[in-house]
Amino acid sequence: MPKLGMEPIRRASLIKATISEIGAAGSLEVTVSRIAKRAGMSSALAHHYFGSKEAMFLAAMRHVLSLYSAEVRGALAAARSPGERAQAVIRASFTPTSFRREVVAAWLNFYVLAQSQEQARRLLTVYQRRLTSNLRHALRPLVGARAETVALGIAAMIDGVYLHAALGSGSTDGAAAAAQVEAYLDAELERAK
Amino acid sequence: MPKLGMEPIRRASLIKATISEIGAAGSLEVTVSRIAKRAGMSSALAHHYFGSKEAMFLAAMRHVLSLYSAEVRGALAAARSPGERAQAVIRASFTPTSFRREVVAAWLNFYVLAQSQEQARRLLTVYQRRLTSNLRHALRPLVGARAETVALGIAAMIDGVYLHAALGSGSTDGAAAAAQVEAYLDAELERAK
Amino acid sequence: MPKLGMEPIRRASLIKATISEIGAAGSLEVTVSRIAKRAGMSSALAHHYFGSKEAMFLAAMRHVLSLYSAEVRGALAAARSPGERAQAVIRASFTPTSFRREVVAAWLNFYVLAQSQEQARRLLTVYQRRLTSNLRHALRPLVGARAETVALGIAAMIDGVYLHAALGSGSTDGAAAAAQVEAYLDAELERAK
Amino acid sequence: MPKLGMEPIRRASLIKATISEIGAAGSLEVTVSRIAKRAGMSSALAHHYFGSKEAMFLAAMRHVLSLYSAEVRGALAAARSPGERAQAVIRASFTPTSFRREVVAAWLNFYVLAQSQEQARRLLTVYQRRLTSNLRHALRPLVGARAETVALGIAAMIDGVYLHAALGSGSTDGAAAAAQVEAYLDAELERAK
DNA sequence: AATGAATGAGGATTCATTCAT
DNA sequence: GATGAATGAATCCTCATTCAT
Repeated sequence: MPKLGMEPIRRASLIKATISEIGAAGSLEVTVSRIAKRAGMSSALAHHYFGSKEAMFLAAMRHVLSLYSAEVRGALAAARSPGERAQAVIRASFTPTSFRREVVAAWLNFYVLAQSQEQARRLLTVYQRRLTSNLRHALRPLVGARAETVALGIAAMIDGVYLHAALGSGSTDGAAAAAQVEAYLDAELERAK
Repeated sequence: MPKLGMEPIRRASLIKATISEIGAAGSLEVTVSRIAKRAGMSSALAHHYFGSKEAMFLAAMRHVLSLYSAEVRGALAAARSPGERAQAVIRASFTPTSFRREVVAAWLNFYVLAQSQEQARRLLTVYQRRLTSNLRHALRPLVGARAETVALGIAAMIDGVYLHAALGSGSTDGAAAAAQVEAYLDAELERAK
Repeated sequence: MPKLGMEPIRRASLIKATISEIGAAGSLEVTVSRIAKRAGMSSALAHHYFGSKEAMFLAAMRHVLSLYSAEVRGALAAARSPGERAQAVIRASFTPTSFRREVVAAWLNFYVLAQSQEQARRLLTVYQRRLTSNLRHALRPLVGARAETVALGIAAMIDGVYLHAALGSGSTDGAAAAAQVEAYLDAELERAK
Repeated sequence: MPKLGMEPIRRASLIKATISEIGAAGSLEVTVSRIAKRAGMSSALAHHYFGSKEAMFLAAMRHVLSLYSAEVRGALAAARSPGERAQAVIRASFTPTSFRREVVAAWLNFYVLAQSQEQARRLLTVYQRRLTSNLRHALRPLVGARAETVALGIAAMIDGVYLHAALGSGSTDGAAAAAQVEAYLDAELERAK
């Protein structure tokens, strides 16, 4: 029963299913058929909407990245001081929106995808640049010349915590993860005092 | 021109080729044929020696991990103080042995492999535990109760830097990478003084 | 030129081709590709419909066995006396439906398949039980307590004649084959008189 | 430690191993490597002795067939009357020499081999001819003109019992099997009286 | 819009067989 | 005599993708 305006719904279902499948498989070796089945449609239709498996992966990446960006933007908007801004970026990174087993696994795989897919690499690079930029701006008034180094360090630690979460079999505790990164931030702030 | 005692030679060639091939492809989707060809033999022989592609991947992982372990062990042996020990672990992580484009790419893919391969997960878990343990012991006399948090933070940052290096198109500058992580160590040490 | 509702047609083609191919090769070492080609399709499609070579073999077995069963059922329905019933079972076994070079060869191979395939073994066991049961019921009023032995003997002889037919290079003459088995039946009936 | 005069020992080991492997696998799809390993040598040596897998199969067949022939010859030599001679052939067929699970399974597979291997077919044909001939000669004085039919019937039943034994999961009881076939013989003798 | 039908391309794995030692 | 080394050729099976309906 084909309906009008199904396209956005179908696409969203497919994107969600893509992330779930990648998360479940723990790798990009998921078939279009499985994704389509999870999304409740035929693989032919999935191709109709996205053209290729690659395009589906990219769309899923964009989705994950944009959710994360929105989270960060929201947190930054509520921050009232440089210190809060830095904290906001860190905490937004470990919100259940992104810091969920499934998404973490997908995230890791997107890094892998970026190894061979120029567009994926670009997407990830943009996200990283934005993240570091946000951190740098927040840190400048706090640690001065060390801002660059600290921003890069925090960015690296965030991704490292994701990596470890992907490996860990324990629950992904966002608060603990955030605290872990904030420890670095605190150390630098303390030192700068 | 068959010779005797080829097994260790062939296995070593295959392991090296596996790492190179994964590094070049940026993913685990490399064929046994390609690996074998790069190692100068038929895919049948590769199977003869390893039994399966999976086993080859695992052997390659073990190789990378053991090279890294040796590097760390060596660096620790030369350290004369807790501070030097912590520094040794960090610097050993960014030695050209492990911190080379090819190996970094393989490393990332081993994390992916660990998502679906129990043995790979175990291997990686062991490596992480050892790394954190080394850091904790070195840090305890320096930062006391904060040792656990700082050890985990540094471990995460090390892997995060690897992740970023895997993405980066620039050269993988080990010294800069190590300095990046040492910045966190220094901040904590300063604070603890 | 894809059409709808091809599945039953394709499956039937494949089953037929499987039997032919096994018959022609005289062994189960036939490739899915050859079977598929004979059935006029790609091997991928064959896998699509049956999932595996094993499943195709099993389906072919079921087909042969069910054709045979139908033949026996039909013959039994027309029989008017115990004697005719016993005769019916024997003659139905050598009708061109089953007693054709190709099918005889496949039959033999299904016995081999049953050595390593539990489901195949079950299929064959069921067929044998049914055959013996039919014979026993028909024989009871005729030879009394000897019914069991005679039923088993006739069943064995039927399969033995098949085996010899599989070997023979001569034509498979159903009437002669049936007569051969009926000789035993007659001897027992004569004796029981 | 190569020794002189090893050839016949090696060959015998290989033949025995071939039969065992075929019996264990329930099919001809056994590898030369497995056979060689069971015989305690390398597959290369197996090839050295037999030249090919096919030749090994043939040798195994000849071995089985000649053991059986010897058994029949021995039994016939001890028989004192036509009746005893017919009985001897039947009983010799179900002696543990041939009527063992392993050998029965191999036997069945030799019939399959005969479908595609001219030499195997010839071997089996010769054995059948000899068997029928023995039976015919023994039966002539007992059932006159019916000798041909009865001989063929008994021969078929013998092979049929083997076939059923190959399928059966129960123990292969030689005495019961022989009795089964003798039932037919008895019926014909009774009738001829 | 939606899907069943269909396939080409490819990949892991197995194996009989050969050969140098 | 004996074997480890080595491979070409197969074979099953999977999958992204296309197409007619």
